[in-house]
Amino acid sequence: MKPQTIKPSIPKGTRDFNPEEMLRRNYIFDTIKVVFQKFGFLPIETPAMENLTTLLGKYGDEGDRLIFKILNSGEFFEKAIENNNNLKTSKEILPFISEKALRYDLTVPFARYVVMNKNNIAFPFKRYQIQPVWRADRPQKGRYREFYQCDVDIIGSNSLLNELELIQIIDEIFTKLNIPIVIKLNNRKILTAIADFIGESEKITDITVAIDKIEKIGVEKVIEELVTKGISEKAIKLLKPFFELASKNLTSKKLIAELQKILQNSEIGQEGLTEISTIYNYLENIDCKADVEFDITLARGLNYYTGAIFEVKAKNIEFGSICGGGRYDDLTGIFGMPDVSGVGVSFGADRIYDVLNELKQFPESGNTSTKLMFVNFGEKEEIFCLKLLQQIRNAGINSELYPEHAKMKKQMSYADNKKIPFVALVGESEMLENLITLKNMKTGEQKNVVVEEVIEILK
RNA sequence: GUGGUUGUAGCUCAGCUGGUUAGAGCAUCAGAUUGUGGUUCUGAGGGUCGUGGGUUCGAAACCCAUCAUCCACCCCA
Repeated sequence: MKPQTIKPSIPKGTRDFNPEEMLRRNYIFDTIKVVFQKFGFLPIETPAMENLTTLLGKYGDEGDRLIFKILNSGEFFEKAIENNNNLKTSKEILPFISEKALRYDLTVPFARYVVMNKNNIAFPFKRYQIQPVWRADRPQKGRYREFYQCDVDIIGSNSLLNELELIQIIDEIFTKLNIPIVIKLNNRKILTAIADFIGESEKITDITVAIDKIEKIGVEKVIEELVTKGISEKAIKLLKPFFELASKNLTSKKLIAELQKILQNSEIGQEGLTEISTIYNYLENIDCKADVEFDITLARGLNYYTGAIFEVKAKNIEFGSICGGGRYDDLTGIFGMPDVSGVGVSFGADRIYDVLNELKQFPESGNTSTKLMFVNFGEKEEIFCLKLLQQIRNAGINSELYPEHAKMKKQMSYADNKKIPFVALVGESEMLENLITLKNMKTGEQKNVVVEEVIEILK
């Protein structure tokens, strides 16, 4: 019988990363991590899977659909139909066959973590978390089914200084990564006020989702969409002044002033506007390179946001948002810990990678980590090299010895291929004189030196 | 979940309205060059043409199905 072979493949929307890609990814993660720590955030990790009940209902209907469910183990199917033989739809069967799921984001697991560990946490709690999340979405440009989020959140503090700090973190990270960005800022309270103002409080989600598209599809199409969602004509009429304000390109200050007039009778609206202007007042006292733009069309779909919302877009490039977040006043409430407010943002590492790639903004170096390779001339020589190699490694220089006594050409090609900048040749003559022939692979020049000099040159 | 695109060598692709042995570049390996890579020259290996069925004397090409892919919508990092 023929041994059966399977065509190797990986699931849709997932990727392998080769060493070159990993070095670049780590450059992103390291940059982000360093800034997080600089602002006093501490790392945590949570499991890849959560109880399904922890996740369901937190991301809206669409979100629920996109959660990867994990099948129960054992005879789950028999058990499920034993007691309920009238189960028909997958939605009905779901709770009987699945009770775990892959995490959809890092914020909800974080809320769960906070509640479970509330007695051991000193509030306000500043944590960061860099882990993959999974979404059963159709993959396309900039969209994967498995991708890394880098979350920073501060929970247990209502202060708007936290919002400011997040803006500073965003600014610093993208400055370090050399990506010009614009930070868009809005407040859910303002959106709520607008929905109230036009008399369609119930439809706030539909309204925000539609408004969010204004830049993409234009006012006309947005109105069309609102009509199909059942928003009254009267309401749409009332909504128009807001569209006009949005498309006028006013400065953030002016826009706040205009909205304060229109929404003067809305308590929640005034609250939101005060929050925005407080953040802008803070911003005047710090140095911020990114543009921070107040944009009333910014909505964000996740329905747990209650205050400030953020979104970051790279300039000069058509791409989805590379960072987003906001304030949530009651995410912990559902786990039995009410009235704890948190605010945070999430950096999409994979999208940042794609942006850096398209902008050709990855730093040159860091293609390889090896700085020096010893050519292997044979048994006697490789033993002789071991001591030198250890000495050089102990000096903190990444180095390796070619593990086979292969042809010179092969070994040199290996070094060249791996972009190793220096090669050490230690053969019979070098051994006699206790010298190393150090070759610079870029210039091709080579000289005879002692170990100490090698260390000095490569340091 | 809806609509469209593309599947040919490890990679990027060519292959005319169906015609005999399916090509190129890059990569790989070997040699020119036994202690010198990246340049050059010579040669070699590598393909069930995504899969299954159909039309035909004849299919990589046409038809149907299926799977995969990428893109757009929805939504989002």
